[in-house]
Amino acid sequence: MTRELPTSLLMFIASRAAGDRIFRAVHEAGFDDVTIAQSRLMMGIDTEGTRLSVLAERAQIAKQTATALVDKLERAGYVQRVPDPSDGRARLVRMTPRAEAALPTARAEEDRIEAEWRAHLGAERMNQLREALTALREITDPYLLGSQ
Amino acid sequence: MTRELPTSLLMFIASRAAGDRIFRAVHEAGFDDVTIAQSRLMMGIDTEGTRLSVLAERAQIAKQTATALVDKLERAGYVQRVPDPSDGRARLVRMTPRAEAALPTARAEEDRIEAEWRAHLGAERMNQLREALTALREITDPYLLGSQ
DNA sequence: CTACATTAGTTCGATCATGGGACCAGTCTA
DNA sequence: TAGACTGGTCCCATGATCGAACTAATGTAG
Repeated sequence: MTRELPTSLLMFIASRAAGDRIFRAVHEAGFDDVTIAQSRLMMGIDTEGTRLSVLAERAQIAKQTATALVDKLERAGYVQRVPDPSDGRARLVRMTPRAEAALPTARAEEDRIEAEWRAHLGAERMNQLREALTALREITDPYLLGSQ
Repeated sequence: MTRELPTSLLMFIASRAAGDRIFRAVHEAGFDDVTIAQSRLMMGIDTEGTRLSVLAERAQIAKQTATALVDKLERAGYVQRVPDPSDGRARLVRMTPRAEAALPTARAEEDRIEAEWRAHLGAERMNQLREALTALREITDPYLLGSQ
């Protein structure tokens, strides 16, 4: 008699599979010098640029870790640090054209996964799934929770 | 205009929140010398004991990584290696009483999360969610996929 | 306007996680 | 029995992670 798998573990399985695929697709497109931790950090960068401390908060890591990741991303030419005009202490982390060039690949793979899942579940169940997951963010997303 | 969050990311958010909570609960119960990677590995151990290579496969890590994790878990008294009677090369990784003592805490927190989610979504949507996630395993779970 | 507290970011140093490559000792097979 | 295969380990290099302490800029109370 096996214990039922927790819902969170079911989510982990699927999200990990998706993450791996996106990561592999980006690698195969030639951007093979980014790691998962680095790309997760990059996902938090807005188009105008984002402060390091905000990136750390979004990725749920310490500032020192974010510093180290940005260092490597900068050396690899994916991001650059520019002064923040509104605060002399701060700097904004911005994507370079190289990082922007990688985005379409990632998005395309995301879309492909999304389509496969929809095909497997059917439109109805897929919509219910997304709807339930979105509702769950209200009590699980630290970013949403922090800003309310 | 923001792009809709991918379904896999929605799953990541919730599963990460749950994982963090379970991890913290176990820590606060006194088992504060286990790391996340180590506990993920432990989750793959069956009651009779499990081979290291199987654990590595389940956790999707290399054998060397599993060796290192088991080393630490063994030193901390959570697991032990016993010879595998059916194969002289192999050894079985088994949980010690200490690890078993931590299980109820983890399960209790899991159940609590599960209950909170059910309360937030309602029974109907929660069931649909679990059902959809379970169906998705058919195309995303490397363990299921490998054994078919 | 000055002194003190706060904040953004960095550096140092320690520990854990991870996997490539090489290796040994059992096991299986032709 | 020889050679292929498999389970596991060791060595080693790299990445990720964070506590603690620090610098520089900003904000604030008096």
